Amino acid sequence: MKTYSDTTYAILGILTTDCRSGYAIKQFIDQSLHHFWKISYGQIYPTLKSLVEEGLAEVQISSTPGKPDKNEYSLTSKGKETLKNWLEQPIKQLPVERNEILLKLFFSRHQPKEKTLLLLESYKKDLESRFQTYAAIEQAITKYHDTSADTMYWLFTLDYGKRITKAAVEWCEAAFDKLLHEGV
Amino acid sequence: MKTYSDTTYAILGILTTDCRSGYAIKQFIDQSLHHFWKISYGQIYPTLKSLVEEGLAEVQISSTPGKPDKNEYSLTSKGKETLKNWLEQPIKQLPVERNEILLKLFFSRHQPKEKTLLLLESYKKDLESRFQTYAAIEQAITKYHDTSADTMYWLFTLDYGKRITKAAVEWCEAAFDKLLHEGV
DNA sequence: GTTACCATGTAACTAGTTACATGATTGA
DNA sequence: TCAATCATGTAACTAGTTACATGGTAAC
Repeated sequence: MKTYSDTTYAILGILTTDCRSGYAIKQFIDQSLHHFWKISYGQIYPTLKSLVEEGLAEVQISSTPGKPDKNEYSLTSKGKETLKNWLEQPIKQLPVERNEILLKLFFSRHQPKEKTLLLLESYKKDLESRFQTYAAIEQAITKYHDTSADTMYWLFTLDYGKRITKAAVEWCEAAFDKLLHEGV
Repeated sequence: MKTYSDTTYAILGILTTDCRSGYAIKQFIDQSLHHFWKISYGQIYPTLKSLVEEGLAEVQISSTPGKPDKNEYSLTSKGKETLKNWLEQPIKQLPVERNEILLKLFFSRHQPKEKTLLLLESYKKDLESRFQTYAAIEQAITKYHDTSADTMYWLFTLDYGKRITKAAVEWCEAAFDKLLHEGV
């Protein structure tokens, strides 16, 4: 079976919701996948076009009077098949996430400790504010949505974000202390 | 001050060690930065060329009899300055790491729970083997290197990897349980 | 003579962002 | 009339990988 980029599968997945236009897809991503996936218009529109060429989706122009025309996409059975097939495959390999803070830290012997401490502190602040964002979204979901199956999967992704962020904060603190006390 | 890509700074950083050729840089990355940074030859050689053009490094051809010639690069004072300046800047913004497993999970209501459970299990296995790798490297370092300042920074990056991986494993377990018990 | 390692490099390709261009509708 | 929102799209650019091409040396 032919394989596509993960972004293609993401769009395939979104087309199972009632987001059917490029514009709506972008909104969906910005609202719901924002913490682990981003796509720009510059990629969405060309991808939608290629989905049609590949026979994974069909397009239909919908004109609502008083609103701009839009291209509404919907999955073909081949598209649904492709999505399901991708869902059950284990991931190709654990990604090596490029990490800017680790890269800086790795070479930080070339700068005074105080500067490295400031770097860590600033990073920690960013992480903490990210954690708060996740917690707030989680709150909002559990409050306003019922605990349906759909919601559960959504919450999984937020829980992941929270756990990873928390671990990173703890690492920051540990590294900070070590730097302070080591070799003074 | 002009800015460069993180990969450029990575190479700048490596040139402060005694890795001076493209080949040696690749080896260094594969051995020491491997868990949070990867670069291919296809990027190293062009980057080295541009470092020289930008006045950040100088190149010198070294011929050792009985060995192939190599291009040895060394940082100029401008190069050192650029590296130090980058080191002290806080990171631009927390990266949104694209996460394939979360993407799949987000759309997993479209497949039977058993398949999602298998997916999580396979992911967890990968994470656990990664954790072991980190722990082994950590062991090797603390055993054979003294606890000099250089080593400390290296250990920070490994500690980060271990903490994040551990948190991810725990998330896997929690999600697995939730999936099993929720709405049976 | 063949395998492993040392060493450099490019061309084609994939993925993705940013900036730009266009234009309609709605509401203040 | 002006800003916000809805809506689609492309061109230029950046970053990066993969596959290929080349060739020397060392050890078995």
